[in-house]
Amino acid sequence: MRTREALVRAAAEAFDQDGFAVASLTRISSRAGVSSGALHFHFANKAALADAVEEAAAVVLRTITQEAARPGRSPLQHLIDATHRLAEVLREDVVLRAGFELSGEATRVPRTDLRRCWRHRVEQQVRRCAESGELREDATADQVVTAVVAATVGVEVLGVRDAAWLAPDTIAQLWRLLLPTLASEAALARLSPEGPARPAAGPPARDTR
Amino acid sequence: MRTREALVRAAAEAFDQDGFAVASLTRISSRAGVSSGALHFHFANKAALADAVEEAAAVVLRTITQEAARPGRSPLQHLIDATHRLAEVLREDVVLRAGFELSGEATRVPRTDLRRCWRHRVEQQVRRCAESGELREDATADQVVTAVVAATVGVEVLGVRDAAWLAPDTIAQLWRLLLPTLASEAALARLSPEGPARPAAGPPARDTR
Amino acid sequence: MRTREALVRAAAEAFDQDGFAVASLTRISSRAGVSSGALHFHFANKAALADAVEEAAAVVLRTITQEAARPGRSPLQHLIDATHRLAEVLREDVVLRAGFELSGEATRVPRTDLRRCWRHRVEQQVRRCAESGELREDATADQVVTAVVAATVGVEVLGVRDAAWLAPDTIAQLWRLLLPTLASEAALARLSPEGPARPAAGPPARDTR
Amino acid sequence: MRTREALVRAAAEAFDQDGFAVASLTRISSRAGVSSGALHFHFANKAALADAVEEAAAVVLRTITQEAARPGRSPLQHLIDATHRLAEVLREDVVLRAGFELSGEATRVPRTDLRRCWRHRVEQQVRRCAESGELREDATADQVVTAVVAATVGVEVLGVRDAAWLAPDTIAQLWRLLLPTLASEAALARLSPEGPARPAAGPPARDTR
DNA sequence: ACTGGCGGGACTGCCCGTTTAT
DNA sequence: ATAAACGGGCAGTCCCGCCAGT
Repeated sequence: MRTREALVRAAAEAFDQDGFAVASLTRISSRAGVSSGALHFHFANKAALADAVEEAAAVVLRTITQEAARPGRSPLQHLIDATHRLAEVLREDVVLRAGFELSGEATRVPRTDLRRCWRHRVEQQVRRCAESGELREDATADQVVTAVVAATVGVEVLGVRDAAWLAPDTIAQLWRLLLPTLASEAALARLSPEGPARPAAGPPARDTR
Repeated sequence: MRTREALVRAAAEAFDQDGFAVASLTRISSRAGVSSGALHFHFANKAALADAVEEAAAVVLRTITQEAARPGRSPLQHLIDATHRLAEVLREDVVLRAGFELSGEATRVPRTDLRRCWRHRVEQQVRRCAESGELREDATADQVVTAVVAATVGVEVLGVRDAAWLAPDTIAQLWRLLLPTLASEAALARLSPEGPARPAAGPPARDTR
Repeated sequence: MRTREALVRAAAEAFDQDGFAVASLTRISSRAGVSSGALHFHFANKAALADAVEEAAAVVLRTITQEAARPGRSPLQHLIDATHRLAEVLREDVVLRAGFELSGEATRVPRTDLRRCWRHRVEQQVRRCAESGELREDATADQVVTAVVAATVGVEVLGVRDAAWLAPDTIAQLWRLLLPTLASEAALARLSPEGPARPAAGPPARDTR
Repeated sequence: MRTREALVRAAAEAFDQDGFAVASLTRISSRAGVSSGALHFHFANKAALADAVEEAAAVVLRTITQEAARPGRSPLQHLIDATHRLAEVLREDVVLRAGFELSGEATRVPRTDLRRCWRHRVEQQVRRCAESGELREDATADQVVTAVVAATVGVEVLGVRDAAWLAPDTIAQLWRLLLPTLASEAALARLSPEGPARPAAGPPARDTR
C-alpha cells in the first residue's frame, strides 16, 4: 500500500535525523500524513517499523550490488563500481542511509543487519575475483574483505556528519591505494579506480528529473 | 573528586551499552553508587556528562598517540603502532569506546569530537612521515590520511558489535595491504605491520585466543 | 468528553487548594480518576489546563452577570445583585474561585484574566447606570468602577482564607456605605443593598451560620 | 548581620516575582551574593525565610501606620493618610509587597499574616475615629472596617499586575466615595481625601535619599 | 483497509530543599 | 560558612492498546 511506503520513508528520515531511540512514532506518522492508528495497523511496534526500514534499505543495497553485474565484466571492477555506487546512493537516499545507521544502533538487535549484508556481498565478490585470478597471489581473500569493508563502513559513518567523505573522489583515493597491492599486474592495467561515469554528469543533458 | 570519576566511568559504560539517548541518568548514578542529586551537582545535565566522557576519552586518546613517540623512531612505524594501540585500548577501555561512539550520536553535537581528534592526530603524523621521506612519491598525504582514518573508524564501529574487528591481526592485515603502496622501498624494509609487542603478552607462543 | 470536565474540576480543586505552582498534575489526574496520559491527551501542559479552568470560570462569571439582567430592571440594582451572586458562587463553586485565584498567580500570564473580565463587566454596567440617570452627578463612572472592583476583588481575596468575607451581609455592608454617595436620590429609594432573595434559602429566619 | 538583610531583600524580590513556591533558594542566595550554605545558616528552611520577609514587611507596615500619628491630629485623617502611604510604599518597596503577597499564598500558613495585621491597624484606628465622634451615627465601625480593608486589599492585589491601582489618585477616589457616608458633617469639612503631600514632591528639596 | 479519539502506564531529565563532612 | 551529596518529586513525553466508525 501507498501508506506503508510513506511511513517507511518518513521513518527513515526520522531515524536518519534523530536515531532510533529519539525518533518518535507520533512525529513519524504525522510527517507521513497519516494517523498514529494507521501506523500501528501496518507495524506492530517501533522495532517492526525499523525492521521494515532496514529491509527496504536491504533491497536498495541488493540493486546496487547487482546493478554493475554485467556478464563478462571484470569482477574486481565490479566491486570497485559497487563501492562507488554505494557511496553515491548513501549520499542521496535516506532509506539506505537510515538502514546502515540502524544496524549500528546500540539498543537494537537488527533483523537484517545491513553492514553484515554488505560484508557478505563483498565476500562473494572477492571470491569471484580470486577465482578469476585478478587478485595477487600474496593477497588473501580475508585480507581484502577486511580492508574493503572497514574502509567503506568507515566512510559511511564519517559521511553522516560530513558528506565530503562520500564524494566520488574519496572512494577513488582509497582504491588507488589498495589496488596496487590487491590486483595482479595483468588486472591492474585494465582497472579504473574512478568507478563508473556518473549518469547525471557530463554532456548528456536531457535528464530533467 | 572520586565521585566525579565514578560517574564518568558509569556513564561511559551506560553510553557504550545503550547509546546516549537510551542511557538513563538514574541508572548511571545508581551504577556509580551515588544519588541522582550528586550527579547533578557535578554535571548540569546529560549533555554535560557526555561531554565529560568525551573529554576523558580524549585524554586517553592523547596518551595513545604520544606513547610511542620515542625520538629517533620512524614516524610511519609510530603511526602503525598507534593504530594497534588504539584498537587494543578500544577493546579494553569503556571510556575510550564510549567517547568514540558518542561522536557518532545523531542527536548530539559533540563538544570534542573524538573521531575528528583522531583524524587530526593522523594528519600530523602523516605529515611527519612525508617530511622524513618514508612515503612514496606518488602517495599524497591526503590519500593516506583518508585511507587510515576510514579504515580505523570502520574497524572501531564494527568492533562494537564484533570485537574480532579490533584484534591485532585485523590491524596488521590492513597495514600489510597499505604499506606497499604507501611506503618508500627503503622504509618498507624496516617497518613491521604487526605493531609493538604486547606488554601483557607473557610467553609469546602459546596464546591462541 | 466527560473525562475532560472531571479533569477541569479536579484541577480547579487543586489550584484552589495549593495554587498553580504547587498543585501537581499527578495528584490532579488521580483525583479525577484518570491516568496522567489521559490528562496530557486533553491538555498539552499544565498551563493549558489552567487556561481551561480559567475559561470554565469565565463561563460561570458570564452567567452570573447575565442572570439578573431582566429587562426593565434598574441597572444599578442589577450591579448590586451581580456582586451578591458573585460572592455566593465564589463561596460554593471551586471552579470560579480557582479561576479568580489563577489570575493573581505571579508566575503565570493568564490567558483570560478573570479579574480583568470582571472589571469589564462592571464598567459596562456602570455605564448603563450612568445612562439611566441612576448615578449622582458628582460621581464619575471611573470612581464607581474603581471602588466596586477594588472592594469585590478585596473581598474575593480575603474570602479565600476566611469565608465570612463572602457572606451576603458583607456585600450588603459595602453597598450600604457606597450607595448614598453613588446613587441619585430618586434611585436610592428604590434600591436594596441586600441583593436578591437567596433561591436556596428555605425558611428565611433560622439560618444563623 | 549584613548578610541576613541581603538575603531577606533578595528573598523578597524572588517571592514578589515568582511567588513562594516557585522562588528557589539557589537563586535567592546567588542573587544575594552568598552561598546556599550561608542561607541555611541564617534561616533553617524556606518557610523561615518567608517568615523573616513577612516580619520585615510587618515592621515597615508598623512605621507606616505610626508615622502619621501626630497627637492632636484627626484620627480619620490619619487613617486616610495611612492608606495613601501604604499604597505608596507598596509601589516602591519590594519587601512590603512581598510580605502582603506571602499572606495570600495558598500553600503557606503565614506566621505574621500581613493582611490580618493591616486589618487590626484599621480596626484600632476606626475605633479611635468613633471615639472622637468623627464617624456618622448610622455608620457602624464594622461596616467601615470592612469597606476600608476590602478596598485596600483589593487595590494591593490589583496593583501587583497593574501599578496604576496604587496611584495616589486611585486612593483619593476611594475616599471621596466613602467619606460622605462615613464622616460626620463636622469632620467632613476638615478632611482631605488626597492624603499627605508627597515628601518628594514640591519645594522641600533637601531629601537626598 | 484504514481512521482517530481516547486512554494507560511507565519513565526520564531536571531541579529543589536539605543535611552531612570539613 | 562551603562543598559535596541526598532523595524525593515534578512536568512532560512516549509507546502502546482499545474501540467505534467508516
